[in-house]
Amino acid sequence: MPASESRRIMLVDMNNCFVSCERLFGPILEGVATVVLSNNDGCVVARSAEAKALGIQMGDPWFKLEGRAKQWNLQYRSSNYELYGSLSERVMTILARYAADFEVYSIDEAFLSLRGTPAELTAVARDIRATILRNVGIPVSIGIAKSKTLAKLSNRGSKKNPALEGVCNLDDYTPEHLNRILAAHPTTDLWGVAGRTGARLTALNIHTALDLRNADPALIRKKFSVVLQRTVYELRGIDCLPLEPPATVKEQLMFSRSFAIPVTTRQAMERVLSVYSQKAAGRLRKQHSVAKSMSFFVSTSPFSDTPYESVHGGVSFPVPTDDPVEMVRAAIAGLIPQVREGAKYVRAGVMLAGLCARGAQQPLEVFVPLHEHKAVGELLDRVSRRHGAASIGLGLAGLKGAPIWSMKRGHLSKRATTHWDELATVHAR
DNA sequence: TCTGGGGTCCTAGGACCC
DNA sequence: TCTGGGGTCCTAGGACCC
Repeated sequence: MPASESRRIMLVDMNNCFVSCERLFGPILEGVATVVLSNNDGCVVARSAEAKALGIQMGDPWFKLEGRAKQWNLQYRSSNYELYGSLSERVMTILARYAADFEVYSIDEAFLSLRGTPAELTAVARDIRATILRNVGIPVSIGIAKSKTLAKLSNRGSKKNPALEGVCNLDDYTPEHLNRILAAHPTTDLWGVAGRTGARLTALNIHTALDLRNADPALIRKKFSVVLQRTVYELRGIDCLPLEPPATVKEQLMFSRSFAIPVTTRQAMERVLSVYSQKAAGRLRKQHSVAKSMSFFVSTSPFSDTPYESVHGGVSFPVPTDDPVEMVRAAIAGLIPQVREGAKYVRAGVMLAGLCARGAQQPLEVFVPLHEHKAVGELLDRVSRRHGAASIGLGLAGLKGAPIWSMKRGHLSKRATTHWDELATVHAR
């Protein structure tokens, strides 16, 4: 075994993920400036290279761009998470073949841990890239380095420098060259360092990734946290962040949405809370968990001229539960009295916390609330699986037809990989 | 008129216990 | 009215990520 063979972290990232997915089934978008919008068609969450070249930023509100879309020949799509999730799974399945030690980090990124010489690892990366492009049709970029933090930075390089053709291996650079690379990045380009930390670092005369790498780890820990101290070590090539095993179940869970139009009455808000609580409870049952506590909020727009208003509430359940009846009741009782009639609420959310496996601790029968026996949740799940999500719901959520405040998705593509009736059609000439 | 949603980790501080 | 120290657990809030 050559002495230069060692373990490296590889970060594989789907390029402009959501746009690439849209292009796969909408070839008309190929080569055209394209953005994908967040829920509610609110703001930009993915941009093609052409859209980036137009100066469109991540998070730009759509209403500010819409007027220029025609002039720019800018195409846009509502987000279609079912499609993206399905394509992501295909990519991850391929990646899993290359490394036993493998972490799906997000819908469009995965870390792999591999051994080999620099040349071998670069060759593997090229093979991964070609295979995913051929078998799924999505372009990916790959960064290789000694730690996750450096692999992230390396991945950035693979995107910024076209000559690298999508693969950047930091082992290909001399220490002097690596220093120049680190010096060229402000600290906020690093994974785990955002604006607030960046500003505090600047005050300590730490401006670039190189400055941070050379900073005293003990001082960084004292002034910031163990998290940033780890970043310092990671920049030095000391791998501090292990690859995480696949997530079993979530530790907390949220359902929250902005409304297409503001909700201004308590009566309408009751229906919102009822629907949202049932959605959250449904997700909880799907992962076979129960929740110890629940919290909820409604809020007005932080961008409006009128003062921002928000109302929060929460309960702890006497016995951890997944019962939608109990949750709907708790949310309505906890929040509706505080809701101000006439205020323009634009958003609401329900959070479930302290999740644990259902049945992990069987409560004494005497403490189980009465309706727990009725298994209402399971019944709701069964009916909606069979007849569609809108077919059943508790109380005010049971009305057929979407309420006017529900989410806006004006430019949704088809769910071409997961629904028979939305398959792509190929026209022969 | 119109600005996303869903997570994780860490820390500080309070409650409570012996 | 005085009155210890150390530990754990929980929660809220901050910061960050995609």
